[in-house]
Amino acid sequence: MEKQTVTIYDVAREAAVSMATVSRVVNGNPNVKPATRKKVLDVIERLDYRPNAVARGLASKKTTTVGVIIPDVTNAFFAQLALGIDDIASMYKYNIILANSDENGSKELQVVNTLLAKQVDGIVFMGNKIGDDIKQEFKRAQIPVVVSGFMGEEDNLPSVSIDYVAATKEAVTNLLNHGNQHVALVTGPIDQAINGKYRLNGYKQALEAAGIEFDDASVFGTNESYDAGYKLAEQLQNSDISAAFVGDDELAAGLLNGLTDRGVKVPEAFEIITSNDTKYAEVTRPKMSSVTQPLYDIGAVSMRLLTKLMNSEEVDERNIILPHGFVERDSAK
Amino acid sequence: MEKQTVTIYDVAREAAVSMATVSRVVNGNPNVKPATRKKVLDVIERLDYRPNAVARGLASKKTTTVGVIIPDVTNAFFAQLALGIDDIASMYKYNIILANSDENGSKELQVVNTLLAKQVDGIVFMGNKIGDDIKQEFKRAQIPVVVSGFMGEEDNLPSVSIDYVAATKEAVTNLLNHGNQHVALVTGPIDQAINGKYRLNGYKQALEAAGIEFDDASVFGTNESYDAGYKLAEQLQNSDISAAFVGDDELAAGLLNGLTDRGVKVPEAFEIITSNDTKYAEVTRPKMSSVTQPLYDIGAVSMRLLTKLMNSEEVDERNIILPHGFVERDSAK
DNA sequence: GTGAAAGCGCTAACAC
DNA sequence: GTGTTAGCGCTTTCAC
Repeated sequence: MEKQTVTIYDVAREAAVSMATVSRVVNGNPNVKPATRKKVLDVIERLDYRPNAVARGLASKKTTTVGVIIPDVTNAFFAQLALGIDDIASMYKYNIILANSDENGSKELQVVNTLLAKQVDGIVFMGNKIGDDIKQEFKRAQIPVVVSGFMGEEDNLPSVSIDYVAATKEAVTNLLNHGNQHVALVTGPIDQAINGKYRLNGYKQALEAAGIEFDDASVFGTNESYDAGYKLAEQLQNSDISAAFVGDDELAAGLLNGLTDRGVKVPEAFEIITSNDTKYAEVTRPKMSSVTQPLYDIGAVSMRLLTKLMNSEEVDERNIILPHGFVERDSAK
Repeated sequence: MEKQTVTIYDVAREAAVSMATVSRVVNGNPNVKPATRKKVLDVIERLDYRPNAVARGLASKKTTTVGVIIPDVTNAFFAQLALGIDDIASMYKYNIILANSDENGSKELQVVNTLLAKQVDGIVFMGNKIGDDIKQEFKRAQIPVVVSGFMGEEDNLPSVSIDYVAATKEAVTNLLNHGNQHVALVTGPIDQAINGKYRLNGYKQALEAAGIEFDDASVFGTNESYDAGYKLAEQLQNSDISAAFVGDDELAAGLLNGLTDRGVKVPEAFEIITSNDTKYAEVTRPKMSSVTQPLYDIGAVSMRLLTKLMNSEEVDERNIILPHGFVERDSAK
């Protein structure tokens, strides 16, 4: 049994028209007489013809495929972004090549390269510290890239995110207002801009506004996992810190449970505010107060922005900040 | 500034060899004299030539891309599978086109079609009830498909999963042994084979072995969400049911919290065993006892199986069952 | 409104 | 070992 692919040529022959005409009807080009169109459509139906997207991609230099570089699919934060991206992508008839980067520079570079080799029409990038080598590739490839879920850097790739500085400042101020003299900033790796730059900035601004001196020892860069949070509990228990703003929900859940298991009452003896309002914030007991981010929307807007860029449309704002909010629950007073 | 793509032809000219030779060195074909190879490699380096995967795909009829159809990226169960799939895929130099299906038949069909149009070399399918229309497409396309995370059906597509019948039977037996006379089966939609067929079967087998009559009213098919579980709590509280085996961790977390919030003590007054041992099982208080599944491995093995199939290698077992286990935590006695 | 023909960038016989 | 030459299946000028 041979795989007998029906090509555009077969359709043309059967319909007694040229390939060009078939191509026109397949692509919805209006310059076809209705009668001809119908004739072609009938043959397509009869032969069950399906256009080959690869051939089309080669001829047109457009693949209607975009690359999505994600640090970790299993992280609820990124998964939520990915959902928004995917929805809008399919709305605009794009497919997504999903590539896990492990937030690892060399893997990222490799992934970018294979994405470019596959001739994607654009890329949605999740992650900070976009290496120079990667920027180089982006430039060379001349395709649009939008950074999703992270604030744009000075080099100014288009981006969509919330204002992490402001969000952090508000949350920390909140904690400070509850009378906590020592508030920790607990995040993922501090060498990532979102942590070491934006969140740290917001944190410092809050302290300054409250007239409290910044102490390096109150900043904890972790590997952003449940276990890291759980382990951190001991360290915090044995310090004068009585509250923490945490950059990731799993991390916060770990910290919360670690504290609770060690007999530290939350929020009475220790307050926690987390960042992403994913399901984890509702599952823990007490439920966690959290900054809220329109995660799905960030993904969706990122993809929408990318479609405009791919289409060479005007965009008035390349660095989009979506509004954040706050839900008060039971992990803070 | 024009995007000046360097082609294999440019390399050939500069290196004073034929395209064929360039193609050979690019593809690691041994039939090239080392000196020639070096010469070509130098030119490739100098020109910074990058093969165009689309053109290659058209010429070779292989895209080194596989489609992955996933019901919901934001579900920890599927995300974990996806991680295993992606890791093995990149190990074997395949890229992944990730497509969300929402576990919705018509979306699935559409997604399968665009995947096939893109000439993927194979497909990993997550989901039950593979519609006849979809099976039709798979057959027609003549590409390998493996079902991941769900047990193969009689129609017998290759698959990788645990034995859901046995796992369910064990968990329910466990609950029965604790003296519960009325044990509920709480799952996602019952019209999905994994629920209505395998889990239900295991459930019935456990009841039968214990000499307890099956009661339809103890089976709850839900939409498999945290909220669905939370809402179900009321219903269960007002019944004679005192334990539940739950098919999804978020669902179980919802049920657990719903019960707790209504003053029902777990596990004293109500026992819960969940299914996937994702982070949710550890985050809740009490922590949840759970069937354990090697999720990452299921994904990884699925992809590995697919590579063999795509490579027309012999496979001795098309329906692979991976071992499951059980972790005892605090939601069951 | 439609067709002819030249590619798109590469692989894969086949010949030498 | 290396080169020649057809394609792969489609889009896209450019004529008519």
